[in-house]
Amino acid sequence: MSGDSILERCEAQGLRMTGQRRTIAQALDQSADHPDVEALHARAAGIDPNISIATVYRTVKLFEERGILERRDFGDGRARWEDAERDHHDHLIDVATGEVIEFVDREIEALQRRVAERLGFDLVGHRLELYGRRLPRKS
Amino acid sequence: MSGDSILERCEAQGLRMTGQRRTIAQALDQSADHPDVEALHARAAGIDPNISIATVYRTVKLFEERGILERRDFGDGRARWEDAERDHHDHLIDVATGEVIEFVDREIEALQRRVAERLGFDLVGHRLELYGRRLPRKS
DNA sequence: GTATTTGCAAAGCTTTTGCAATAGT
DNA sequence: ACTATTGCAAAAGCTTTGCAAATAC
Repeated sequence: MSGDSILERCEAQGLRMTGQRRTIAQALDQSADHPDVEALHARAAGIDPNISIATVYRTVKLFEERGILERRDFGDGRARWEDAERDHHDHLIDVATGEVIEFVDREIEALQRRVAERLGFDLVGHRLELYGRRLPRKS
Repeated sequence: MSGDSILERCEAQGLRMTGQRRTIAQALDQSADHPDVEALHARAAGIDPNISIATVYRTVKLFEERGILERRDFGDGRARWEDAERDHHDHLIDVATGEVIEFVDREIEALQRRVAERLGFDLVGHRLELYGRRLPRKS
């Protein structure tokens, strides 16, 4: 299941596959970043120019409810979307350029779980964003 | 400086202290949580009912620019505000109730810095939120 | 054939802003 | 007195939604 495309996961879930949903799924499958709805609409419109932005909003919401997409929010007032089946990772945002770098750190993940337990909670999710400034490459 | 009230920090910064700003500062000094603008406006209106919500928006923005307040965003589409001079902490959100618990973990903080450095960045800020479900109290 | 989905435009929500009136220093 | 700030209402930016027309199954 993890290697399936978004399109395949839609079909596996028995979603009614309209042309628009196919187009949006395809645009998402071709995306390796974290597009907002406007960017996703632009990419989808590159495949089928007749697609409406309202449909993109409705579709990402549907895909989120079905666990196909995950909503991200980097604090700039609009939601970003990414494939929920991609390996888990956190984000480092370059404050100078807005560039988003993905990373994973098993140690931080484990610590988060321990902190939650210490507070009497079972960890069901987390959000970690680092904001940094690029260091001069030494040498 | 750390022990100063928000009102005192406003004065120390030479801000023009209007009645409204005093009222909002006072409402903030009396708050130990993370109010959104609507809640803050309600608290300020309890002190001076003539205060407008536009002024609250302008004031929290001003206080943020002056380093007096910090903006938080817990993913529900509106900003929350808290005193920037309070000791640094992260947040754990109870997914069942929305309750927000503050915590600090020196080890996680240190690890974040190391992760950023490994990626070639100087860490200038971070956001960590844990989402959890309360465990049954044993016994 | 029927229920779901789409496109459009209107509306919802939080936040910002233009402008004349008000108030701080 | 002079300039910054306020209140109001209008507008902006992202997102949702009512409804008639179109489409998947």
